[in-house]
Amino acid sequence: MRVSSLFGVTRRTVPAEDLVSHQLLLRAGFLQQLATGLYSFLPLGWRTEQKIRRILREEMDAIGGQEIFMPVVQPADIWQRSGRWNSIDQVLLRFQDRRGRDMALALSHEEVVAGLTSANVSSYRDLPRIVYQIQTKFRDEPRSRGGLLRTREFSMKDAYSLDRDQPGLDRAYQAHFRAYFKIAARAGIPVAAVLSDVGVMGGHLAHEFIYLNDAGEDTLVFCDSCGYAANQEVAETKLPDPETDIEGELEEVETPGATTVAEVSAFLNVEPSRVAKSVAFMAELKRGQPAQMILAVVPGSAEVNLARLRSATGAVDLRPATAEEIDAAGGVAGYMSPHGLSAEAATVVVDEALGRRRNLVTGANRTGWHLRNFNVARDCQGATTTRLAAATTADPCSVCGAPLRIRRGIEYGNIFQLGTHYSTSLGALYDDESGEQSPVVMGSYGIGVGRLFACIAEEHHDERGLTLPIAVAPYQVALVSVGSDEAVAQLADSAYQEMSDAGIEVLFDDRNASPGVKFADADLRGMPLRLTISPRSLGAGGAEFKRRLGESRIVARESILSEVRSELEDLRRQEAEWVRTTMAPVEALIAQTLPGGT
RNA sequence: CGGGGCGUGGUGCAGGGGUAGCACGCCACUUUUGGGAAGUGGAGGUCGGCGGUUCAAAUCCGCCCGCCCCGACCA
Repeated sequence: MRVSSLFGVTRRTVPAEDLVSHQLLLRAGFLQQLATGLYSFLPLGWRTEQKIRRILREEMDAIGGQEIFMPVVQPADIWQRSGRWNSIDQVLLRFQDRRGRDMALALSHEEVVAGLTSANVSSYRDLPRIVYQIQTKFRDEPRSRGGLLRTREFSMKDAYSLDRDQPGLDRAYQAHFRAYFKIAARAGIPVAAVLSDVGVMGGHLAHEFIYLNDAGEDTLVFCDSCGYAANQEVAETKLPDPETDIEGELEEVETPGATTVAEVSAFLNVEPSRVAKSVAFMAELKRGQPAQMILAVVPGSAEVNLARLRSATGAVDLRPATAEEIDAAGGVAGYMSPHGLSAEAATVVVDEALGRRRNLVTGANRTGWHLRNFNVARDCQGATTTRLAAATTADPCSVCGAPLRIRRGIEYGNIFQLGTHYSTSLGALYDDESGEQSPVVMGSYGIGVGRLFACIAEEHHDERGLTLPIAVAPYQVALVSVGSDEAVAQLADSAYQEMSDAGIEVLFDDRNASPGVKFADADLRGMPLRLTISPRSLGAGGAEFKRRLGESRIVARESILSEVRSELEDLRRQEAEWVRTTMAPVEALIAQTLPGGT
């Protein structure tokens, strides 16, 4: 491709976006925004997207996946049969067709796969199978952000495994686990797998694949000692040993002006973890019912884990209570506690760690006062006690007791052991050897293609632009001609022809522009190898070779093609070596963390 | 949905009751060509929308819409 014919311009000015990698994708002419969470891919961006898709296809094919293609627009009845029509809120975009029939834009494809399975699988001989597609998903997110990190319309590689039993599902799950590491490695991003929430649709095992990056939306918990890794939403921590101190008498103590845990613990000289912090939420326990107050009580050193609170209470909608609502329930903001609240006013849920401790400090529900010697079992009867606090670095690992580490990350993929929910509700049954019918055991495995794209850009850029791996760069070579010298133009043209004929992907900057502009654009677009042909390079004997991340050297004009080939080969070898290194520990990780043996 | 910020040529911004401006980009010609060249000439905007105040609104007021960030949410 000649730059003089390329659709899509580069921009010198920096867009008003927060994420640097996204600024670069916009500036380099890879992407253009249509509206919040909706992006067009321009030719360069689309070429990279296609290369990512090729990696996805190769790795899915390698584990026996068969590519299919399912509709985005789907009738409501399959969603009603699976139960998701009612259990999913506005994220599922619904509309009616001209006949007034309820329809939805698919946010994933379990229902359709179950239906396909029902029609195409009838015997254990038809199992196992893996099908996958790369398809548009639409999720009407309350808030898109970070460019391609969270969009409303996006491409997903979604795969579905079909097995007769749990051991079969375990095998498929392992295969995807391995493939997801390989995909990230080939795309050039380091990745970690963490345990994740199985979601409201059941299933019993799920992992997220995380690119560690502070721009990420997810909070992850790691134990460096034993390798435990989990999303903070589900991270287990070791509970303190039950204390056996004598329960002191509950007493009010004056704490003027001390409304935060830090102030109270300093004023009364107690550890923040011994302050029972009460956080008031308003929850809809059933859709459409009036919200009622839930008081979550956690150690002052921790935050409430909303996922846990939601599952502990069954709340479908959860939001912080307003000052008026706290007031109406008889609480006093800043001095809030379960003490003195009626059972009707609020449902109280207490973190289990607090239940094991004795003689805590908590609010007195009276301005300027707190309570000493608060004991959950004695002073908070009727409360539910469960794990409620989000893991912190102060908590010991639940497995080995070592300190935990907390990092931010971007989830580019997740895998779920679904079980038989969808196959049962949509009639995907098979006959076993004895003719007995059972539901097909399903797994579901997703990778956000655009999100993977964003991770790649986030990992591979510098102050001048993108620095893309050869595996995903839109072109392999940026060819730059300098000046209007006839000999330069001739050699550049013939080199372009020769490389193109040899199947090498070249972006030839043939514009009548100054060298600075061409070099800056080449750097911005991030091609791994740059070839410059100029009066100076001709004087030195040929063309200048420069890797995007490397030094330049002169190559004789006769050997341009062979040198390009060997440079590209070397770059591929480096990336392959990186993939090998990255994959080396994965088998041990699978053996250690996944069910089903190897 | 709550909080904050912002909507003015293609891009990035300034202006803030009376002639709509700057930089980059774009077009033409000339001179240039190793890190975002120079000169000359030119094109391009109903100032997000609707309504109001006013002799007069990009500017003041009201409502709405859109975009970004934080939070909520995130199968």
